Amino acid sequence: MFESYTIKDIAKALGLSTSTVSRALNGSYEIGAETKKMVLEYAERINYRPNPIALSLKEQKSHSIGVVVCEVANNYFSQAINGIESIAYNRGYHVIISQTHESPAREEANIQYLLSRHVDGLLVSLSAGTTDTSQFKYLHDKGFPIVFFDRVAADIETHKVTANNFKGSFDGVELLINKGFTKIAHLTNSNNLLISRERLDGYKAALDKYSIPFKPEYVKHCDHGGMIQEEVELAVNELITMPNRPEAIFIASDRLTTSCIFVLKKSGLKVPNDIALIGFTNSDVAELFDPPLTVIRQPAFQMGQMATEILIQTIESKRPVTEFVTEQMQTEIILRTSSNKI
Amino acid sequence: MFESYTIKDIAKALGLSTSTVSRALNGSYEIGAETKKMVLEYAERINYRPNPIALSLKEQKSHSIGVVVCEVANNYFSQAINGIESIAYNRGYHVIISQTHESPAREEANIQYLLSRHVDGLLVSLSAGTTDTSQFKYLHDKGFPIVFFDRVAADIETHKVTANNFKGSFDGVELLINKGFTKIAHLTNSNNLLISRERLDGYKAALDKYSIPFKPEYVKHCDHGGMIQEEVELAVNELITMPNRPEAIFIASDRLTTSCIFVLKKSGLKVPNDIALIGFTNSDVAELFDPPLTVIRQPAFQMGQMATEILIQTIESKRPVTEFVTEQMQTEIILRTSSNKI
DNA sequence: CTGAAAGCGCTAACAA
DNA sequence: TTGTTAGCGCTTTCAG
Repeated sequence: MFESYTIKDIAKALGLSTSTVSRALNGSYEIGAETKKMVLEYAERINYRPNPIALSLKEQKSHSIGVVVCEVANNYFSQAINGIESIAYNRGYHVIISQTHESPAREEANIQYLLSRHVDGLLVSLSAGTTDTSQFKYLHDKGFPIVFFDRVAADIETHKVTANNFKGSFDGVELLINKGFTKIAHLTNSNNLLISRERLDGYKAALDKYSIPFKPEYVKHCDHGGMIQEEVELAVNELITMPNRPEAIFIASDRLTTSCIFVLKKSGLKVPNDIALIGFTNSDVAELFDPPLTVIRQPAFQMGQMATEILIQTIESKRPVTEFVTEQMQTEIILRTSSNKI
Repeated sequence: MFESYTIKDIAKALGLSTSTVSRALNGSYEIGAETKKMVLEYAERINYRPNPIALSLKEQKSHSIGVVVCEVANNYFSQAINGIESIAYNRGYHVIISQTHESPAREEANIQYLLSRHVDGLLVSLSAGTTDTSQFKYLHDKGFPIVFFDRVAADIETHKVTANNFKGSFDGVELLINKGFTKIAHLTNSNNLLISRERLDGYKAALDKYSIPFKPEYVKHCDHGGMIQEEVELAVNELITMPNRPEAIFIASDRLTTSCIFVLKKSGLKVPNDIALIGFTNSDVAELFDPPLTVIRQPAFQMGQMATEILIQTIESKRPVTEFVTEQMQTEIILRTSSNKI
């Protein structure tokens, strides 16, 4: 156990009461200038640090925020968490991270855990399996601060930070079309997720703009978002063994993108010669891939920061918050060779 | 603010005293069976959760552990953190992560922050810039629980969890030698780090075994561990523009490995035709690189778990711990094409 | 077997 | 301007 000084130690050493010390430390004005100086100097000298736990107990605030994501070892989320930490740290909050591994049951358990930890607010990106958001609705109705980011709940009116999924998707598919592809498949995450539906809409809209008929059999959902390799393998293999095989695949999720490349590699198909590729991913090494991967990138770090800003503002708001913002940030498309038409 | 039930609510509702309720909840035996049952049932019904903050204040324990790493967005560390979280979570601890970005000043500030947060112990992987470990020595001497992992302090006798860096390195270099290379350069992290020195020793030992003379000019240190791209660029360019250019590079750090490939790609040299490569990295996508990368992989997740186990054991030990363990785990070498002799 | 009361570190209302 | 005191939620002596 590591001892540290308390306000009481200071009071005793200086022959003051604890409240006087407290006031001096907190810069209250109803205090003698020299008393204050004396206290501050002494506190400085012994390197006094207030006990955040005592403060929390007093204020009924834990100064911690809970983060719920599917997986930390995911380019997008690790970057988002970086953004979250950067803001939280500066504002005196610490973050407790929990992972759902795309399971609604774990999601619920994690929320319970975080609440039992008395977090002051929640930063949530839904699991791919979540269909029932009543848990969040309940909390939100009770006035508990929640900000959704990336994978938001469609049916709850609260703060949301998302990327412009429709446009990101539209741009990606349009790029493939402009390269000369018309047989474009779409590999995506669970339809439970709003982002999947938005990206599917973007895909359809781009096809539509160029009068390319939409083929439902070209769309494959992986309900576990690339976590289960077999699922991806099945989906991709269905795609590449079709009689009318697609010439390009547009992939709508970070994890799926790398998983898909693994499957293609295993199948022996060459990218982009046999099949072209473009995918959502925040990988920093997509350029080093064989071939370098054309990607749609989300501003993960900034999204994390933004969501955290909004959450802390909500937590610290004096009056109950009734106006909810939705921030939409732009994606970026990085052209490399995987999307080339040979 | 999100209200939740307290022991007082239960006491009032049941017409008991708070101490009785407390005893019932904690399974104390000096309590009436039916009183106990009544309390437990009621607590269950209202979904009572003890307030961890109050507990912390009482026990003088925060139930949190501080983690100090250079960077979260690093394959090795993100996996290690995963391991850390997995254990901590189950044992009722939460983790506060802080990043040094390889700067000793930030490292010191982070430690101060974590201490002010009253963490119960520290999991530390030193920054590349750290030369002065007196801060840790001081804490350790005071009996504060610290476990170093991966980048350990050579001069402090405390718990340590490392990979077998010497052997990992030796095996990697030996592999290159067996492929037929003799002109093998070594790109590595700051010499401040014990892991760098151990890996350098492994490199030398392998050369020595095959009677290949050691050339100091073949060893390049990047003191910021690949964080500063220019530094890596400089080092790699020096290597590839030497009169007697090396035919292979052995890279001793995760971040440096990818950075180095970026530089080589930019330079136009082909791997492995012009220069072969083998590197320490925990990337999950090294197989997708062009060419697929031969890697030395550390058991990051397990190292994180192990370090956390040891730390929590130390924290919860009744008597002061005076025996310190050093756990050494084995690396794994994964052979792919980047190390081929053409 | 149960209750009253003190105390963990801190702040703030109230007194002086 | 400073001190006294109560209280945040909980555990734990000490009495009863």
